[in-house]
Amino acid sequence: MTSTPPAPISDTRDRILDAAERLFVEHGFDGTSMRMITGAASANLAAVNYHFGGKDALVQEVFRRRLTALNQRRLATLDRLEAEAAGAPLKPSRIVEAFFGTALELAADTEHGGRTFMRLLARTYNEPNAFVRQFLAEEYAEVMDRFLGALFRALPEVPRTEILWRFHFMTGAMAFAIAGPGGLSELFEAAPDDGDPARLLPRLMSFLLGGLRAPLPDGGPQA
Amino acid sequence: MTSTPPAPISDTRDRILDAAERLFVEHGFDGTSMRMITGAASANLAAVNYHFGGKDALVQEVFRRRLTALNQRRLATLDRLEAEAAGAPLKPSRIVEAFFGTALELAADTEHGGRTFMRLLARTYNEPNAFVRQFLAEEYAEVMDRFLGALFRALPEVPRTEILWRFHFMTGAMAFAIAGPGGLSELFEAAPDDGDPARLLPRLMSFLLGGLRAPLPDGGPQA
DNA sequence: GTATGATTCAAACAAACGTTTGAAACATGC
DNA sequence: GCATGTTTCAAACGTTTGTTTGAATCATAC
Repeated sequence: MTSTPPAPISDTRDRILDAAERLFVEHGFDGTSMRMITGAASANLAAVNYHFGGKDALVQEVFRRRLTALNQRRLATLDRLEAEAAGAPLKPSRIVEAFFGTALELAADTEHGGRTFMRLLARTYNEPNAFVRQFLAEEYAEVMDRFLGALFRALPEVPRTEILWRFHFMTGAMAFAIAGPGGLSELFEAAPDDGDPARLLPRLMSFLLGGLRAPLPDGGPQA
Repeated sequence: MTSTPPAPISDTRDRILDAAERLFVEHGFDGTSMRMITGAASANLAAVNYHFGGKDALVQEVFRRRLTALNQRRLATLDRLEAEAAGAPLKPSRIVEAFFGTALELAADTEHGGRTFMRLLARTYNEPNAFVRQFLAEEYAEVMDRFLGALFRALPEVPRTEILWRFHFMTGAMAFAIAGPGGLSELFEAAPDDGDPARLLPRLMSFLLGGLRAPLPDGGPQA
């Protein structure tokens, strides 16, 4: 690990991934052609098929290279919290922060494309494309289990169904906030510090926790 | 309701709209071809161009025919609330209910395609497609002005920027909840009453209000 | 019945799509 | 020098895309 670049064998691969990431945010998967990607990456049209095997595989790799790291960071944070708690149940706010805060940190990184990727990821949550959803589901499975389990233990008096729903709501709020400027936020008159993802974290966090702690709805027509 | 068909002048138009609506939810705009649409609608391929002028115009019409009605219902509800209040500021919960409750009502209608449409609309909030966003922005402009203005008056002590953000968050939570099953919710182990939009309303509403009422975040690095 | 306008239809259009091909260019080890 | 394996390249592949065309069919009114 002393000298990093013994093997910049071919950066074509990375140029393609970066270009694809950016174009996918702008035009969607189906709206982005291989010619657009290879053109923006200054690569030959056949390069995508050579390096990745095809368009679908490229899409997966665009997610995999960043999503795996993000989810590992989330799990590591949760591990640390649980170790510190030494068996005691965690504070819900800590769990929420570990999950959503980590994502927002990545979204705040404008230097290395983290922001671009998180916008793509947020939009993809609602992507109809079947194989993308399948891939995301697998990629998220372990993280979901861990964090939901932690929330269940942290809020033993709250029905699990309600926790599931509220986690769902929280995810939506975050996704929408991150997809943010460029999304439907054009509807809202631009806030003064609109594009600043740093200020987003405390704002989103207090909203999420407020929602999570809200009184449970009436059972309605009790089943 | 004795005899339904006094004027089926041409139902091809409506069959196309219904088919397009359903297919757009399933495959997205770019992922849905005219041949898929006309095929599902049992219409000729040229019918879309004849009745609407083109694919883009069809997309707009799919939204227009239902979105206009939805937003008028929202405005009417707000009008009624403000008339009843007779000048006094409205309760924030009422405003939120008027906006999001109306949407959820439509999403609960599985008979006339309201649910399908709301899933489409929710997904489209994050649609990259430029002209669709432009169209939505225009369609929402008045409603946004009215509801945000009402919230500003209802919460005069809260900075408008915060209200804007929280409205943003609320919209995301709702959109995600409605796009719901079939979205990334595959990640969550299915809740017992997952697909039931009727129970969604109280759940979402208490979450939204909890988030709206949450204590404001610290000013952070005060600007 | 016949004329008029609206709607449907099969067929074709050029353009763009993802993918494949086989040769050229490159690097690396001997 | 040659040999080997990797990467790039221009060109073409067969499909599918949205749209257009001109004739056929339908409905309605006179």
